[in-house]
Amino acid sequence: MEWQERVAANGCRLTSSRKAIMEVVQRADAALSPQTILQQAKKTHPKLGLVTVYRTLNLMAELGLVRRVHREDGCHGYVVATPGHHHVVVCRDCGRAVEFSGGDDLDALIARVESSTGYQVEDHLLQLLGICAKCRHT
Amino acid sequence: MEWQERVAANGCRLTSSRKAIMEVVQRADAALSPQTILQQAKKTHPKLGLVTVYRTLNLMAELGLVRRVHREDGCHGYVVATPGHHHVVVCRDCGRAVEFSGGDDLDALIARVESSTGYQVEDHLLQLLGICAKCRHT
DNA sequence: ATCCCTGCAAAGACTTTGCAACGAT
DNA sequence: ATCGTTGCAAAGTCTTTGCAGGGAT
Repeated sequence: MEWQERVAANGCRLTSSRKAIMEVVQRADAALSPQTILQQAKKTHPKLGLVTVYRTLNLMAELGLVRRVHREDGCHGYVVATPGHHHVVVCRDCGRAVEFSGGDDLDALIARVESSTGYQVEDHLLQLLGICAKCRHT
Repeated sequence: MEWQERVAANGCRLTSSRKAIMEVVQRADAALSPQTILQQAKKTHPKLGLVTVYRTLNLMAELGLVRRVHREDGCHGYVVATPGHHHVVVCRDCGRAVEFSGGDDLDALIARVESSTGYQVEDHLLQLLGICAKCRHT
């Protein structure tokens, strides 16, 4: 109920396509591919095209409402962004994703790398892959 | 002088194409794209094709001799793999890459995520982006 | 001589762009 | 009515596959 304000605040319009896409992304707890999002969103908005899914996801990613994650199969996955949490652990079985924060451990690691390599670290790409609790008990 | 043994040990052949490609990857301290590797390797092996570059890099990645890294421009970069070091920090200016080990910090972070999310973490994708010492002083 | 490897061309997967019609404001 | 947005088709990247000839062992 708040992403709509962010979109409007940027001079962008609230269209039914965008609503359908965001509903799917928000309902899912997994990192969905554009293709999957299209299929699900078509149920409520049959005329939707893949192109609009890409354009909407790019827009939402720019606004920080959605996070792009890397998937093993080469395409990207998208999950809603929780403020303050910037990394995800993705289940390789069912695709379910949970966000977590880097915390002190990551800060310490980055500080160590900076002093040992001489690099000034500006950004990081951290993503964990594993099996979620549900899939492990099957 | 040792990757050749690993290749041979796997029943693969030591061809001049592969030598040319590995020479380029080893000489470079940056994460090169397949296209760049092709251009450089063509200097010593003009008949080389992009397809062979991809096939060789995939082979070397499977053998653990080369590491695939993510680049901001969407394509993959390749660097020689240093045993025991599984992550890289890449300079967004010149592409120079340095490997580092996750160490205790990463272990601690993973343990924390496992206990807070219930996931069993099997693999991780960690890559830092920054500016290297040389580029910073320009 | 065997069998892997190479190179070309073609195909495939993911993503972006051009353009006219459409729809939110 | 304006101007962002959509959908289709086409194009653009990056990467893989098919196949016949070539090369390493």
